[in-house]
Amino acid sequence: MRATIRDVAKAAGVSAATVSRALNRPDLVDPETLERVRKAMEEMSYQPSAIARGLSARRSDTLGLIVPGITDFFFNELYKGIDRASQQHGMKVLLYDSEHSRERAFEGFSILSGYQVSGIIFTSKLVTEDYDPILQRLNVPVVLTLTQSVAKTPLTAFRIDEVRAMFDVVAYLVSRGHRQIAMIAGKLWDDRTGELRLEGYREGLRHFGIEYCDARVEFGQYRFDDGYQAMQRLLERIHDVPFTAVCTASDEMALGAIRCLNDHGYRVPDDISVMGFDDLPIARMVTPRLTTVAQPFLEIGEEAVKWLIRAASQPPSPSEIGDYLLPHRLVERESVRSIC
Amino acid sequence: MRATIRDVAKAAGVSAATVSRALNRPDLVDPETLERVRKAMEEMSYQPSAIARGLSARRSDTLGLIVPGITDFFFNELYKGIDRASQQHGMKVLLYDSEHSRERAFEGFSILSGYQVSGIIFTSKLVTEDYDPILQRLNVPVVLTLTQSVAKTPLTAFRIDEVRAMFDVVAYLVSRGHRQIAMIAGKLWDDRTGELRLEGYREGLRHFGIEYCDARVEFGQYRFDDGYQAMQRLLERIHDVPFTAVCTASDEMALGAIRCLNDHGYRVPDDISVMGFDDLPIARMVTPRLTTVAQPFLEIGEEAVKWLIRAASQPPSPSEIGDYLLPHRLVERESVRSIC
DNA sequence: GTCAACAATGAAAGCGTTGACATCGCGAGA
DNA sequence: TCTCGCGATGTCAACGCTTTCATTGTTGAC
Repeated sequence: MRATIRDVAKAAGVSAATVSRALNRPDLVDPETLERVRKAMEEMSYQPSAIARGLSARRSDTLGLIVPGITDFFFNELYKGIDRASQQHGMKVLLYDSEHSRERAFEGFSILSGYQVSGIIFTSKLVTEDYDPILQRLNVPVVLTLTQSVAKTPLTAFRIDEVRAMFDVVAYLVSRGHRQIAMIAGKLWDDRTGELRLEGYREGLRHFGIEYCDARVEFGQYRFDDGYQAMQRLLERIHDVPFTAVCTASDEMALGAIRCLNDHGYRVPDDISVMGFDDLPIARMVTPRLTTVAQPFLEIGEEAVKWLIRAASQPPSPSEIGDYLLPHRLVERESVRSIC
Repeated sequence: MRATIRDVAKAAGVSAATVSRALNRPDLVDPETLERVRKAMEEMSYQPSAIARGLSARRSDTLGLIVPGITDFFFNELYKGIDRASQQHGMKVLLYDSEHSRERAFEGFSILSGYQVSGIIFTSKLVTEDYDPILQRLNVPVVLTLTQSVAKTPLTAFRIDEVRAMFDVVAYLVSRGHRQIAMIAGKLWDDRTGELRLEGYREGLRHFGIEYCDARVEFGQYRFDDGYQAMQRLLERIHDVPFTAVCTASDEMALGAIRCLNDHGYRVPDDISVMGFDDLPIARMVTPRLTTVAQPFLEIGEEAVKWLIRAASQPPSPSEIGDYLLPHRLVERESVRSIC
């Protein structure tokens, strides 16, 4: 059986409380005693029970992370930021995959709170009013990443300015001589991001005096196959509504689109330019390397954790709750060509 | 404040013990009482504290997962299998990223055991004798995935037959008319996989009467850039030691190799064929689609969890501990060409 | 009619920590 | 010399659950 705090206490000739203090508030214990306790812990290879600590202190040094799907390509990047920041604060991360289901997401909140997490990071799915009841009775801080909330409960979110980002994409494309720009937008029933990016696209067109045309827009659910199929639909009417460039709502869809283009004998970027969105690691590994907009996943993850930790120590004032927009960056690579 | 088991008990007019039983052994409580308790739980939106339960019952319905790096591309696939199986058994997963550091891996074991996990899945890194002390004093079952152990402590592992897999690659290449086959092998200080795959390569050559040649082998640490650089070195001496095909130890390196080939004016597969290893999701997204060997990540994850859960309920007999080899599969796509 | 067996429940003792409070010396100020 | 203050430590009651053991009624066999 594992050594408990009392075993250590006995071995060091002190009380359990002192051992506990040696662990958590070493400044409160006599250096000499501290040394003895430390040695005892060492010898018995004592490992405090995080569970017991969690119960007693009503905190678990654990953060909960709810993601819609582990296999979403952006997950790794976001997680890296979260993990890094958590570690710096001595916290662990409990992962919960909602599998793109709203019910499972709800469940995620209660399960995680059952684990006494100090905070919950919710990712990617739009938070709507039906989350309110759960959110309301939750007694841990929640922060959103890569998404936002339209629920009543005030929630803070870390994300990029989606509209602006897509506007920038259009601006970039225009600067490279493109005027006929198609879009493969994102659409998911519980996702707002797609609409926002589409809005940015429309704003971009408008700004440069290009007429918007429904036939140049197709939708997909962010994955490779969606990109492929959307491009196929676009291609079917390319003679009626021609385009020289396509911007997409995700790198993965961009890959699908490129694949489709290749399959139909088009070269990227020679015949048609393609832009990604996200700047996942793969973006630089494929041929042609993807020109895309980089989301600051790492920073978003880190900021989310920091906010949560701050919120756990002192409840944030209403003014601190809200949307924090982090800067995106357009990464120029090879999938877009200049046409003059 | 959250409702506790006692609150529910009071509301339902029973004792806490009965509520606990209603939760864990419903067969032991009168159907009528059960109903009352259930309603009370519902009304108070009671969520049992996993922490308290863990402390009391000395189990936490949590599995620990130690991975060398979140951003390793195979992680998502493996995790999917683990998560799926865990969920079926009502378990959560606590993730620990050892960041490719042996010390952090050690730490991972004790931290996770501090969380009273019911089992630990250790991934990808070779387990050597220096793990023995930690392993020995750990009181939870451990299972290895995508790696194996050379430590004294008997450990079970789920993986593929690496040697055989690479042998199959060579056999496939030979069947497509290739005789001059280079290899970009994997090398990491705490990894055995690389050697095993190299061995399979050599065995394959031998079997088909092809002379092995050191100059046709380069090493990399499995990532994209490693593949790129290794290929560059191979290319430097291609006139002395020509090759028509390259097999690699990871899809990511294959991608890097292809990129390098492209950058030097070679076409894949027209000029040179490239084989990947792993069959990650990206393998089918790139152009050319990667011919590769598929590791059964999902199954490996699932089997590992099942084994752990079995081990937690009853200690496995020595005969059940050992290496379980799951079948790999060669996936034919477009990166290898037949030469006649 | 008696008693054993059994199903349904309650009482209470932990599980391994923490944290509020009490205690004990000891040196300093009066 | 007495007391106050303070640093160092101990005591003990939680924390929210599970689990053992004891206590009820009931039921059925003799």
